Parts: sequence; C-alpha cells; structure tokens
Amino acid sequence: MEKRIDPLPLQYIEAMSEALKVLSHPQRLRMLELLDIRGECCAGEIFEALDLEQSAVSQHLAKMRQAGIITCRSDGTKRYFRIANEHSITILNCMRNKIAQEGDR
Amino acid sequence: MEKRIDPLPLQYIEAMSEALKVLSHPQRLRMLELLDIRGECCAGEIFEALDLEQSAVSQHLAKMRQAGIITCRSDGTKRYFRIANEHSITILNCMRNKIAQEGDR
DNA sequence: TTGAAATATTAAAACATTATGATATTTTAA
DNA sequence: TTAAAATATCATAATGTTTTAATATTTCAA
Repeated sequence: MEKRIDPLPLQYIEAMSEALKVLSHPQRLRMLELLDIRGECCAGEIFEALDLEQSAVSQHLAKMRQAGIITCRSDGTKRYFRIANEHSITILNCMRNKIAQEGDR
Repeated sequence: MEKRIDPLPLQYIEAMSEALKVLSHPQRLRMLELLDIRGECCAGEIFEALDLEQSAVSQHLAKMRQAGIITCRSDGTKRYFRIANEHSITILNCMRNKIAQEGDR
C-alpha cells in the first residue's frame, strides 16, 4: 500500500465525515459491537440486550443503514440487521486497539 | 488477531465515540489529511492551504489535540502540529479505502 | 377480518456543536 | 519597551443532533 500524495476531493471528505459521524455515538457503537459479536440481530434483541428505547434503536438503525454501515433483511414482522462490510469492523477494531494501547500506559 | 467476544466497558465506548466525533468533521478531516501529507504544519500553513478561518482552525486543532489525535511543538510564535499516532492514520486510510471501493461500483 | 407483535415514523423539546467576529495572549525583533 | 506576527480564547448566534412520547405501519396468526 503506497502513501497517498493528493488530498481527496471535497465530496469524498464529506462522505467520510458523514460515515464517521454516524459511528461517533455511544449507543450506535454499542449496537455495532453487538452485531459484530452476534453476527445478526433483530431490533428487539438489540434494545433488550442494550437496555435502550425501542424508538431510539429504530432511529439509530435507520441512520446506520442509510450510511451503508449495516444491512437488513425482513422475516415476518421482524427485521434482522448485520454489519454491511469490513470497513465498519476495521474502524471498530482500530478503536479497540487504540483504547487497549491507552490502557497499557 | 482473535475475534473479541466481550463488549467493551461503557467507559471505553464513550472514549471511542468521542474520538470518532472529533474525526467526523470535514474541516478537521482535511486538516488531518494535510498533516498526513506534509508531516508537519504550523497553524498558519493550515488555514492558508485549506482556505479556512484562523479562529476555526485554531479551535479545531485544540479539539484534535485534546482528543490525542495530533501533537504540537512550539517554535517562536509558531506552533507546529503533526499526527500523534498510527490509529488516526489507520482510520483515515480505512475511510479512503471505503470511499475508493464505493467509487468502484 | 381482527388483534397482537414488531418496527418505523413523527414532532417537539432538550441538548450539543459550529461559525463568526472581537479580543487576548505569547513571542520575538527592533 | 514596544510593535508586529502568530496563535488562542471568548461570546453568542446559527445549526444540527438526540431524546422522548405518541402514533402509524406492516405482518402474521387466530
């Protein structure tokens, strides 16, 4: 992997900051972690497991879905969610490492 | 690297989301990119290169410094900034890859 | 077809962040 | 010591986000 020389176009910078903004919320991070651990969850499992409001969870899921961070499939009245791609996990793991490293000092 | 089973303590989740929140701003991302490209910049170089307000740049730099994303050293009346650790760059590169991949489709 | 379960949507208040202009501080050179 | 350059701080108006409670929609089973 080579070092990039040119700055990204502004349009891409905006897209990056949008994605990061979606990740930068404690409840959404917890939801993402849960999806990473369990693989797939329906909305009800999430708000029960994390003790959050149904409405809030639904809104957070919608936001993460719009940002392309998670995907969902329907099964009856339930909707199952999972992490959409490896980038979301990369960031999650990067943060885990960063936190772990800070804990070392 | 093994798959993590347990969720991070809430305190760490908060720290993660704080760090991501700081990164999730277009101007701050552009500043970070510039630092990645140039290695080190003083505040004046930054607001000139990116055509931003002096005051805004100073505030953004302070925020990134508090978050441990960048460091600075003084030289005369100037202050030189650089990226503090590899995690910030990892996230930056992860986002670059994500954006690049989206461009492919 | 109706009721119940699961999820989504909406609207408003509460809260947080950013941009802007003005002013303050720090450092050095004259 | 004073002036100028560089950066930082402050106050606040403008925006944006989150929470909450209430309501709406969708799906299936009885």
